[in-house]
Amino acid sequence: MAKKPNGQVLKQTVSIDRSSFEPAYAQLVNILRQSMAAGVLRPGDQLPSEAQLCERYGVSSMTVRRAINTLVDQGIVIAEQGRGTFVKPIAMGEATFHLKKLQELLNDTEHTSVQVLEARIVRADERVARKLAIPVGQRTIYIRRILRTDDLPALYHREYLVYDPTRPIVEAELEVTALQRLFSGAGETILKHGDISLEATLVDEEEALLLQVEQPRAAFCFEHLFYDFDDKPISWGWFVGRNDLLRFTTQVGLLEG
Amino acid sequence: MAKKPNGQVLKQTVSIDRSSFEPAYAQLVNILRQSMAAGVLRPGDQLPSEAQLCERYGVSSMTVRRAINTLVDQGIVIAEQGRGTFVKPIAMGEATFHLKKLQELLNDTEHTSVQVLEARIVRADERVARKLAIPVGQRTIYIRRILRTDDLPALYHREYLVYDPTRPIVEAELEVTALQRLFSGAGETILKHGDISLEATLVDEEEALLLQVEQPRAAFCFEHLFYDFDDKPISWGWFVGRNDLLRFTTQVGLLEG
DNA sequence: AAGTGGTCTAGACCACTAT
DNA sequence: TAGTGGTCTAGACCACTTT
Repeated sequence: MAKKPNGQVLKQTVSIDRSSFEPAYAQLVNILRQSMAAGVLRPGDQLPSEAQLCERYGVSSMTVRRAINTLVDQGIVIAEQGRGTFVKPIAMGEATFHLKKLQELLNDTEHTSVQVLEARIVRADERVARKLAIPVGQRTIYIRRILRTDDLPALYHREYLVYDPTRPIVEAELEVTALQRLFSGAGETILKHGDISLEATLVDEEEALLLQVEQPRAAFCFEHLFYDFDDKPISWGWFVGRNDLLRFTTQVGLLEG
Repeated sequence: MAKKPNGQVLKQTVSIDRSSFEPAYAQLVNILRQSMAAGVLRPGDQLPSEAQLCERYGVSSMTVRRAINTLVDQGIVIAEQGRGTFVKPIAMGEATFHLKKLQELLNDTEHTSVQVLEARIVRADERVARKLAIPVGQRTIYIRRILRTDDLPALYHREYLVYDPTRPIVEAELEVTALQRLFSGAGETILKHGDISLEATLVDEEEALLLQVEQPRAAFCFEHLFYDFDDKPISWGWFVGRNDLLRFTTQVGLLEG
């Protein structure tokens, strides 16, 4: 495509294909994204107004608005009422790291296996009792699991579950698929919400042994606390992951479209 | 509010306030979220159809659709064409960690200060040259910064910038606000996109000294690589953060509304 | 006053799924 | 065939900002 000195000309050569399977609003999103990726629209520049976009691409205002809203949600433009819509500069602070990659690891049953090392009923000590909001000495289910990828131990998981004789979660939680369900959510109707935190820790002796690493060694540690629909904690646990097998990557700004 | 045995009755008692400052679609989002948080709608349940929602709340289909789309974007329901819209079970794999908290730390000028420890022109060694896609021996700007919160060293930053005499980024990058701009994006019009990765590492001797911690010690390490609009790398660097002053937390599932 | 984004309508038509 | 979600229109009205 010829790139004329005037950026407007470039944009006018692109139009919306009404016979495409791609909806009009999605096509408009891509057109605008590509204008930004190509440098036609630079950070700080004002986008054409909604009325201009309506006329130029022959779509209604609602369609334009949906496209603009999508860009706003994606964090690459900012709309200010009464002023206009502007391209945002990239900001490292908007980077997000997704646990989904960990989920994909778990679902790759070809290379990944889960082994339950231990599962028994233990009395809650002070620390467990505080986390699960139960009295000290109350029975809990303690489970230790190890997750291997290609027979290399990658994740070590310990979990305390509130023991409820009326709810037969014991058997379900001992299945090797329980971890997968925790991540993917398939079939879990007991849990309402959860808090998850991520920190960097040193592996202790036990963790070093199980993960087959030498001390001292840094590792990721995810702590999780899940609640039921009465907002009562029912599961507290943490994952320790080898830092060489676990790395989080993300991107900010405009990816190539 | 009286909670009748029939969940439908409960929902009908809530309606949309047309005089409110909150838009109708946002009110509908909250109504549906609260139905799920209260357990009226459980994971796996089907939401009322769009036509039913239109009639029950007296809004048009576009307004209902916007509300449903919002819930889909939030990841708490799933819409399947021809079948219906269903409440999703919570999934740990959908957890996301945001760097925004780090940005807020930087913007809190009351308690946070940035000091440039060193800034000089260095020749690229093999490692730097590979990352920045420049010849070995080419000039780069090397900057070391330390970020303190309440006078405690929290973040140690090292960065290599491609040296370009025609672009006076030198002075700009040496300002104490440069780090803030990197995170918030204010005024940065040179950068198009960036890759960021997060890992857990052990602090080395230099880092331990500057962060005032004892070895061995675990820390977060963010590596960043930013590109300009020609997709050429222009900034490579990494942050090492004290794990006790830096922790990422997030939530999955339904938060209280 | 003019221009901008923000919300909303009352339908229409289409694609898909279930029966 | 009936019911579901998905897209789209051609306006209207409002709130806000700038001139």
